[in-house]
Amino acid sequence: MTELEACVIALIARDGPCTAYYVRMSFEQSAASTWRASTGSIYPLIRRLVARGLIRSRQDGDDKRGAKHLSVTPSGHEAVRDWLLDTPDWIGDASADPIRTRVHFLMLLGGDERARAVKGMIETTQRSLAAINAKMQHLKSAGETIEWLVHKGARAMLQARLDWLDEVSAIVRDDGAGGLRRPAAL
Amino acid sequence: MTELEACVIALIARDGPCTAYYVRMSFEQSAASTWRASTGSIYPLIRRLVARGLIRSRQDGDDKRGAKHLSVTPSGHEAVRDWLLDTPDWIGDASADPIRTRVHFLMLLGGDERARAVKGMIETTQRSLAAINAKMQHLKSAGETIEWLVHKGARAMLQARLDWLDEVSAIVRDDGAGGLRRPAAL
DNA sequence: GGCTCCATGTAAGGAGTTACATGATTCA
DNA sequence: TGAATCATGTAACTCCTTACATGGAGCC
Repeated sequence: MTELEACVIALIARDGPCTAYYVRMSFEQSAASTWRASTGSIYPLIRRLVARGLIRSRQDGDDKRGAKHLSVTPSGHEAVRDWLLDTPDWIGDASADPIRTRVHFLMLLGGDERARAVKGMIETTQRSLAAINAKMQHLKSAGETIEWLVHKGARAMLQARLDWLDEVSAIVRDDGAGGLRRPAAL
Repeated sequence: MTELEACVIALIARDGPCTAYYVRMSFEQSAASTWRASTGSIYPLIRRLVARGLIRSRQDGDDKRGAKHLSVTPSGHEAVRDWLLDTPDWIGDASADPIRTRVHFLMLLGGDERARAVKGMIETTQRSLAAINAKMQHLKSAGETIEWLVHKGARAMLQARLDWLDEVSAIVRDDGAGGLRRPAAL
């Protein structure tokens, strides 16, 4: 089971019976999730989950739009439970970070451009931080404790990156005019 | 251009001329990169980059294994420069974190299991942290300043997650025996 | 009547994964 | 001589993305 599949079942279990449209919108609105959950991925995914007996799809007779209400089967509930309780090593690893990736190669730039690049990274991180702060304020006043907590986690990691970027800035500045260094390994 | 493509060109620019095998191994050894860079992805990718004129592939006549040495063309260098200097908003966003994803749904578990799940998350994060610390020690003594710095960034974010998980632990414990709560949105 | 939202889907294409397949070199 | 490492590649499969396509419901 992929992360996205597990996440969809869990969402239906939590907010349950709901439409595929609701699932899609939930992912789109969450600052804490990466998935766009585009129509082209969500509908086939739900079909897969129904085929595997993890969720059920009930057509509402009253709704002429053809809305299908999704709910979780007993096997689905068990799958969610397993997903939450199983903590394989890889989920503990540091997540992929496009900014961290770029820092590997900062030395390919000359001194001025290098400083500009780091400045851009700091600014875009600050913008994300501001956005998440606004969202948290909204979640707090709405009493969405868990969502607020999740966003707090995202914020903590952004803040850690921002602090680290300060150090990056200092270190790559000290390195002088920008010679091309070649470490032995990535 | 995808992140992986840009990253491969940048790696060849930094460490280059080198073989596709070297590129693959570099990704595999780096705790800071997510990509497995499997053979099935790296060789087609390099063919693409050659076709686009971003890298060059020179067969070494002496090597009977057919090793091809890759180097970056002027357009390739420019592409790397653009990639490093352009900082679109999305790179500043909080990265996908499978642990943060799971926290959204902790309330689906009963009190005991919930505590067990959080404990697992904390332990797997601690293991990652220990591994990255060992790696940093090695990088420091090898004088790999930049690699060390990158790993320090990864460590800072892991530490932030660990601190946050303590708070998660306290909050979900206080919530009692495990009623299923239904927030309005993910 | 027209705009926005709710709601479902398909089709083409891109990119990555796993597994398979091959062969040279190096070193114990 | 056998195992590990260097080195390249293909094939089948899975999944996600973008773009397209359709239609009802509610509101001004």
